Amino acid sequence: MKNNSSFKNKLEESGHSFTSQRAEVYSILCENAPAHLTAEEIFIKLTQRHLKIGLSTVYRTLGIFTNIGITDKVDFDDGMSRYELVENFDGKNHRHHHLICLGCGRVEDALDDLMEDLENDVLEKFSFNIIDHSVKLYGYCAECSMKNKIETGSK
Amino acid sequence: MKNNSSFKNKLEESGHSFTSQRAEVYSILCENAPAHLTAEEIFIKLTQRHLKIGLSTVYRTLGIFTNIGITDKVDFDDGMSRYELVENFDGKNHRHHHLICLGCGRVEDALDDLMEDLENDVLEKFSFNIIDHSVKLYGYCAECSMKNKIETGSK
DNA sequence: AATATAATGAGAATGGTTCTCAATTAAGGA
DNA sequence: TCCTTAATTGAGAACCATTCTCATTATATT
Ligand SMILES: [Mn+2]
Ligand SMILES: [Mn+2]
Ligand SMILES: [Zn+2]
Ligand SMILES: [Zn+2]
Repeated sequence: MKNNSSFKNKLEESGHSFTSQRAEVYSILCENAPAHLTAEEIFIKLTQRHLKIGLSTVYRTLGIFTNIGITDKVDFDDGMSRYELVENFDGKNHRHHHLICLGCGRVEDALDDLMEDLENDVLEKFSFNIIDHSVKLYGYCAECSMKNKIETGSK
Repeated sequence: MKNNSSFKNKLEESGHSFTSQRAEVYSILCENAPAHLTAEEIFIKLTQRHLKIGLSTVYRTLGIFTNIGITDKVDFDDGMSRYELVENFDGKNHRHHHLICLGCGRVEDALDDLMEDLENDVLEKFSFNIIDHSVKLYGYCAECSMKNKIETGSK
């Protein structure tokens, strides 16, 4: 549990009660960070811990967490939404990027933004004011790139 | 119909037959470019044109189009996939970005990539070889930014 | 034209997510 | 602490975009 009292505060500030179910879901997220968990995966981890929380409650809780900025909902094109804790680093208000390997399916977080050029360009050309973004980079991780080279016998 | 023969070629090169249904779906996409259409929207436009094409066929066709690089499948978080023609501009092999307005919901295409800094950084730090990306920029369009200013009375 | 292969379409099935509603629990005041 | 009220929970039903099934039809090849 990273910072349970700020978690509780965020709930209460936004007009939600602090319940054992919400605390348990939060604790699963903390223990598994920086994993990207589905509602079902969280539900299973709770069950393994002999905590009887309904799947609807897991979904509802993750919805609330996402609304009040405790979690981010991410989508890696595999048919289900995934959730991860929002990092509360300094002035960071943009979501981090995701490197999605087309070989092994693994997903890595990339914490450097480096979107300034693009954002300035968009503001100039479209007068579009960017609030946040979702950046997914598809390619091959170091390990899969290596395998590809060996298999194709490229120089 | 932008370039019907290259469309036919792409189908045949990839081992698919050229059928009237596929030609019709392609033609709807061309006529509505650069819109981002759902399978259902395409189906409705076909029906309005008195073309009896099954919804399953529309889905299957869009799946094939996306596999062979005729269309891109995009997701604007509204519960359904959308499809748009791939621009066959010169050496462009990365998908374009999307500006999604949180006010009015409109989506604009941003054709400048400007992802070089980020891609170089990712290659250096992770040895991750980027093949393609998906970039969604959320914010307020010129019109909605204006409205927001007036409503909030900000300087 | 005949044959083999692929495509089509109507409807059923799928599956992640949301909804319903009766039972339970939390919150705040007395 | 007890009471009242409003919020939360959970089991299962409902939802709904998409995929699947399979008999029929169209296309490609000989
Ligand atoms: Mn992440
Ligand atoms: Mn687009
Ligand atoms: Zn990999
Ligand atoms: Zn707008």
